[in-house]
Amino acid sequence: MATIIDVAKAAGVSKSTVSRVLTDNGYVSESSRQKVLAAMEEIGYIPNILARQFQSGVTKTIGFIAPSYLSTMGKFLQVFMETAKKYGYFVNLYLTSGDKQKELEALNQMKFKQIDGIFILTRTNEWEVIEKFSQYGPISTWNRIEEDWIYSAYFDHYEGYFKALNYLYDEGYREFGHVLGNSQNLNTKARMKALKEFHETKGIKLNPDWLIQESRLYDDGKLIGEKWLNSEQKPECLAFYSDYVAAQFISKIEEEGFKSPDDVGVLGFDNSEISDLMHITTVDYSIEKQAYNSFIYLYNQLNDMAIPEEKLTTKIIKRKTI
Amino acid sequence: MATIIDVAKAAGVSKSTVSRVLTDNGYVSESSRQKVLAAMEEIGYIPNILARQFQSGVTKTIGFIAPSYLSTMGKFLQVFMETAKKYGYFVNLYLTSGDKQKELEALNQMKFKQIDGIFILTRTNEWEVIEKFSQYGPISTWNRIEEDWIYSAYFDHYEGYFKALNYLYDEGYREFGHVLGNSQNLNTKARMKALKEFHETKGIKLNPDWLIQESRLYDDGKLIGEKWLNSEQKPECLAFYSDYVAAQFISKIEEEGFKSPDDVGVLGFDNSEISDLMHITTVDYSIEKQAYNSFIYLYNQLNDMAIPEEKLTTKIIKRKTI
DNA sequence: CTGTTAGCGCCTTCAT
DNA sequence: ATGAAGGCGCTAACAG
Repeated sequence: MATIIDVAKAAGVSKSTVSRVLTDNGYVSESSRQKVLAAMEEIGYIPNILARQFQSGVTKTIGFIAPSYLSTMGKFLQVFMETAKKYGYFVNLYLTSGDKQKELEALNQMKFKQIDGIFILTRTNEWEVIEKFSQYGPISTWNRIEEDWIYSAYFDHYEGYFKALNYLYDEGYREFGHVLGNSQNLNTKARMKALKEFHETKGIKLNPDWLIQESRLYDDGKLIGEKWLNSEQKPECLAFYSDYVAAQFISKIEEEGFKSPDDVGVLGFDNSEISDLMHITTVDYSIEKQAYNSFIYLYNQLNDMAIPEEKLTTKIIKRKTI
Repeated sequence: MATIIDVAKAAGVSKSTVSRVLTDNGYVSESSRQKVLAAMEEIGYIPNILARQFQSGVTKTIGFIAPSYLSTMGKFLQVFMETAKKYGYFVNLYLTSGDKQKELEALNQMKFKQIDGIFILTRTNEWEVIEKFSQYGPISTWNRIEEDWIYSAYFDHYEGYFKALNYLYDEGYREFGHVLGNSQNLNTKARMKALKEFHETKGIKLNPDWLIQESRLYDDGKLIGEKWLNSEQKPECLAFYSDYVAAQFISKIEEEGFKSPDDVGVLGFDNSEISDLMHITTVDYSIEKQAYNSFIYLYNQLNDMAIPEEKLTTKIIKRKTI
């Protein structure tokens, strides 16, 4: 493998000059530059990234932690990776299966300087545990959280959910069921606030039996489907916090011969691929932009930059389950 | 950041001794070892992976190339990554969006020693192009191919497809449609052979109009749905080479009020999550084991090992579309 | 503008 | 069994 020394010899200059043209740093005469460039071309020189990383102490890679490969994640990951590449970063994916230990191992990679920063799609450990790692590099997440040492791609779930419920109201629904995420999650709290105000404003009473706070079980949607099937008082419609859970719900009730929207209206959330495939009416809240922002934040931290973030928006995607 | 020198000082030995206990290589007296271990503990020493990688010229990471997020991929990726971690490897994911240039960039990472080996879920460039990169490290793929410089997680599609078609026959279907993948693909060729023999054996004539060779368009399934909708002579059932394409097909015909299996039987392939969600009858061909094998091959190549691969099996997963 | 030199942290001979 | 020394490829002062 050719090194800068080989290039230097071939070009008849010193290795520092070669390094200078490589990094575009410091003064190099045009003639030297040309000689070096020609020599690199001729020899087929390829810089050793390992040496560079070692020398600079920086890996130019970001860790991306997620519990598993969810369909929701596809779009997010794709944009995140594209943005990263555009700014010269690699992305390391860590699938934790919701295993705290695995998540910790991933976080440890930053301590070991294997990655420069971390993005957490959905955390598994408590924030207090994760916080310890922020001393080793920047962390950002998709969940909105209170802590200020961590960044969150902020989306106003309060406004989004309020809008969504009004849409359901306008479509004629009056008996609502709500399926929310983890109650500790700030997004969940914002949605909770929105739905309470919505029910008050419209003068519709809230059925506590159908105000579901999810844990983060894999097949929550199926469980909710069962609950619905066994329920005496079925709500007219259900608003989910995730397309994926909504899809599982529909899948479950279909097994027993029920259908949406005939038997129950279903509103998803994410506008992920699965919602398209299964014709689920859903809410688009610009996941792409959130992914972009999530990376940009990390990038800004790592490089002392201040690249502006994108403004997020919300949109109802009308399909067949409402 | 503490280095081995700091540890050496604290332990009152030389850095070579520290290195020896670190690598478990060479002779170290038990007393020295204990002193070193204690010193590392006390100082909170963390080995610098970057330095190690640089020194050894090896990154202990494998590139995983895929065109985009596919639901099929979830399970495969998860097992691949778990196996990798078990053997001390990291995995770098590259999503190419079916863009040849992007795939090349990923391949180039191996040239730049950024990764030690590469796995390609589904290639975008021609094999001849990809072949050039095998000089930089081992490559394996999910597609079976003829070239011997590349490994493929082998699954006998001939046998699997034959079995699947017989199942459809036993269920009473007589008019078949076949949706196959890229015709250059050896798996496709194997399936082609199987279906020809099947039709001959059973004395059923093959409708050339419903022998579909796919290119690799994103929404092929929807296109096939349209074709089916506009078709005069609709086949009784359709056997797909992928759950995902089958899902798109069903999604499309449902938009026009048709249903499976009432209007057309649908057999998927992969037993991926989407087939579960949409109740698609499908063929399981142990994707997990293929993922395991794919990594093990790379590992064996990289480390001159001969860890045995897992034997693959096939199974019909009966759900609702047949 | 360019060359010399000194590391970055670790592993690995080579003596002893 | 241990220490000294050299080197992996590159960057970044520091002198000219």
